[in-house]
Amino acid sequence: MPELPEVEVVKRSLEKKISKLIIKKVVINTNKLRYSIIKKEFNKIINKKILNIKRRSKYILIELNGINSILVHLGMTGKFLIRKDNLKDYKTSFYYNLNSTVPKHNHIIFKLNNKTDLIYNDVRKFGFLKIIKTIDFNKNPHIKILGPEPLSKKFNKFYFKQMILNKIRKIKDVLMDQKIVSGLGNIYVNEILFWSKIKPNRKVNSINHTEIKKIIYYSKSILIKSIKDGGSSIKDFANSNGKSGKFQQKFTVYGREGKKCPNYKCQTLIKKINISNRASFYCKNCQK
DNA sequence: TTCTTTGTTCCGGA
DNA sequence: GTCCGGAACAAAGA
Repeated sequence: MPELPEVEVVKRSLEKKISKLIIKKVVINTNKLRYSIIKKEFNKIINKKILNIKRRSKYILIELNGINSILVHLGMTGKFLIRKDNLKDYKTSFYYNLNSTVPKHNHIIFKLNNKTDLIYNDVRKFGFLKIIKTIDFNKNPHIKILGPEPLSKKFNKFYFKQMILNKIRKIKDVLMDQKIVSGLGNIYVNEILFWSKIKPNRKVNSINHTEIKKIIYYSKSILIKSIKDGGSSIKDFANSNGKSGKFQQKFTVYGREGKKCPNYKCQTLIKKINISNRASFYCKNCQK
């Protein structure tokens, strides 16, 4: 599922693939994404040129000329595909690929002026696309509540210490709180806490200065590494199979319940617990 | 049929 | 008033 590194990779891919192109037509196959798709809104962006692509947290802004832009959140399973538009007609809600399987869930199709389609595909339909006024981006209700980007200088040990001062919440909840730091999801928080050697259910008032430094350090380094690894999947994106990058194979604890701790000196099995209705994975020997 | 998945919101209790 | 955490919600596949 797309977390910050994947969203950044998608953003960079879109930048390369669709900048300067013009949206000639929008085909709406379903209006039931996370928020209703309003046809009238999408008619406003016809014949508009794609100027550039921005990312804030896990949100993508496709900036157009004129007053409107497209705000996108990929949810759990949202992805963009790019296809030559000569495969099938648009009366069907899907394309047939070369293997004659039937890819489903191509919900919104932007027909571009270079004979390609930009397709928004989303199995779970938890993502959304919204037409917003470009000038209102920072005032948008989704955007204005976001804390600093984890990769920005604002997210540092002084800031984090301040944010957890006099708090008794669990460290995992705090790192997933988008108002405190924006863009860390369940997978990466599990990874960050493994490398920082901190149990996910530790209360933040027990986190010491050294541990804060580790959290900041690993937050940044893991994200940077993942973006780099994900970058190698840009080719996949261009080929439109929509697969995630190979960084997903490198998780140390996430989804590895019952398997051995990645620390080769440790034989402990990875434990799974629930914190705030989210799966948390950790090594009870390595993480204190 | 039930469970899982994520981000967000709502609400009760402390 | 504020904070915390549990529950609910969206959809679909296993």
